[in-house]
Amino acid sequence: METHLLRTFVAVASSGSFSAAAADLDYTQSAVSQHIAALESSLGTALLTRRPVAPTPAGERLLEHAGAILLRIEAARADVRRVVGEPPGEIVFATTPLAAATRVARALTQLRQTRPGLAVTFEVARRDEVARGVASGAYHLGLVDGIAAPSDPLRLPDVGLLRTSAVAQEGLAVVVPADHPIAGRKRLGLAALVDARWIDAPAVSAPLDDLRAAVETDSLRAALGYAGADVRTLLELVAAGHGLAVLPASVSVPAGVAKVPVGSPRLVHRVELLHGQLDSAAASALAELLDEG
Amino acid sequence: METHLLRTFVAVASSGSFSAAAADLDYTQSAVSQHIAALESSLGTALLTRRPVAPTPAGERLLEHAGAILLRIEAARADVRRVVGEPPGEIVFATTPLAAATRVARALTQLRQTRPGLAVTFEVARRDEVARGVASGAYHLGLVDGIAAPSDPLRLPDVGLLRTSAVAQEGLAVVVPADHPIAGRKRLGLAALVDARWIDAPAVSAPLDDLRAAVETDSLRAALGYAGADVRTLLELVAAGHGLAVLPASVSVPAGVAKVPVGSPRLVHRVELLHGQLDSAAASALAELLDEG
DNA sequence: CACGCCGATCAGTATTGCTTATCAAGTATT
DNA sequence: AATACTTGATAAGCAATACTGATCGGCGTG
Repeated sequence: METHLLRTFVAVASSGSFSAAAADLDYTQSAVSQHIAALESSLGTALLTRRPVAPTPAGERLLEHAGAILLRIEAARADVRRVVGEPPGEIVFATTPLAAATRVARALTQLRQTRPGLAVTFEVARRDEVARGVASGAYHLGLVDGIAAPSDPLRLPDVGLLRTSAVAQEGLAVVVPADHPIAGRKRLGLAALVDARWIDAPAVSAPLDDLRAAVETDSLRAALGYAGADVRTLLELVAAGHGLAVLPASVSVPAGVAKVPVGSPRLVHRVELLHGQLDSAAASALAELLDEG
Repeated sequence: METHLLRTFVAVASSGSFSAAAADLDYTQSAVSQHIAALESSLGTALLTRRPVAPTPAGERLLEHAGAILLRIEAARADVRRVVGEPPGEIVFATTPLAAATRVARALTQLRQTRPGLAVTFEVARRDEVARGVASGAYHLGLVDGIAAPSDPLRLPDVGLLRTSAVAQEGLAVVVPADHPIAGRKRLGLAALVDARWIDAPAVSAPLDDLRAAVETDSLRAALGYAGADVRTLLELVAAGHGLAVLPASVSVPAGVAKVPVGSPRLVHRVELLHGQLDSAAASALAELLDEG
């Protein structure tokens, strides 16, 4: 299974068309057709149906692996480049929405004082995008947040050989409308809320799936999905009674919303710093500042 | 980076010789030389020193990725085969030493009753070998044991897309010579034993590294390493005063050795069942039996 | 010191991989 | 319903490549 075959396979599968994939990859349609034929004969099975073009069951399985393999190859390239290449003149890093905020701001002002000339840019992206970007060398550093047991690492998409270090950790809180029966409680167990209506906001809060795994029940029902990344919006949805959400305990909530710390299960909201090999003194410096901040 | 280049790169790096790698892979020495040259020019850096042949720093980095990439490709092949191929007439599974024992025996007798004709073989191997074997399709099922926090999965070598399920879980105990000061204690914290002498027996007990991570200290010193897989031998080493070891709480200990349950940190010894796509009814049946047992 | 072993390099050949051209089948248009 | 267009498969030809075999130079070893 040569990598260029895999590459065209994912291109075809994701575009749903041989010709489109050919255009993407700067091949002729004929070449793409031959690539797929080669893959299929090498594996001894059909991977795609034609008209319409869609993965067969075997193709689905391969697809799951193919992306990861290609990503890992990118990561390897990037890793080697880091050992060899010139240290970059600019630092680019990425964070998930909840990981950024004050910590980043503080680190950046410190960095500005110690290294006034340095160019820094940062982007906000989803968790897996941050991990992928750092692995492939697109970002020098990444900051991701998520929910896990106190002494365990976050579960990141399998991306290979990233170094991580915990940067901050705090408890969780359930946010509820101010007039909700549990609004005044000092502390509560998530298990008591399995029958509540939840807002699934994976970009901002904990993905509901993570919570389900932690509570060991299947019964957390999402009443509403929110794909955005803005905490204020989420809190307004909560205030309006669309459902409950879990956030880090330190979020400040507006009037109309109450915050109740989660006592059990023992879970924390953790921010982790991601990097490959650190390539430049500047990147290490920033990493250190983020680590302390 | 084509996969055959990576393949010869790891072959050369692991054999320390271009010619030997060529013989391994059924190439001429010339071809191997050209492969390495191609890789190096594609990455723009030397990957190996010659005479002696050894990885450069960049080569080391690549090597770490290359093995994982090739393994993942094998895993992809195996996964596709499972969707397509004939269900196997024989089941082969692997377990780590501590995962096997009674659970396996019980499941096998049950299986014998329900499916008398079925051929089953199993092997005992190290944790990473089991994981690799299951991923690459060499084994249909795997049983691995290890130490983790109560609700968290074992940390397995990155092998891609294996399904796991917890099969059994129990507390830990420190085994000490019967005349050791703590021998009578009902329960103890590992932190109290950071200065003790330990036996590092990764095949049988928890690898010392895992414990260090859990206790969050660097100070667990190994007085002796034991690479074998036999629990009895390990217990005799303990009895003879060569050091302490951590084992699952249920191990039965001979005279001369005392067993003290570990109270903190909260850790468990867990056995997990590993499989890819289950390919045959027989394999699923065995998986189910192991899962219950 | 000389021999042997190892890796690099060169030239030749066989294979592979890509393109162009053509075809068959399905889809959209009128 | 008939026609034109789009899409993927296939065949033939050509160019790039990947491998082999032979040779050379250098380093370590007896």
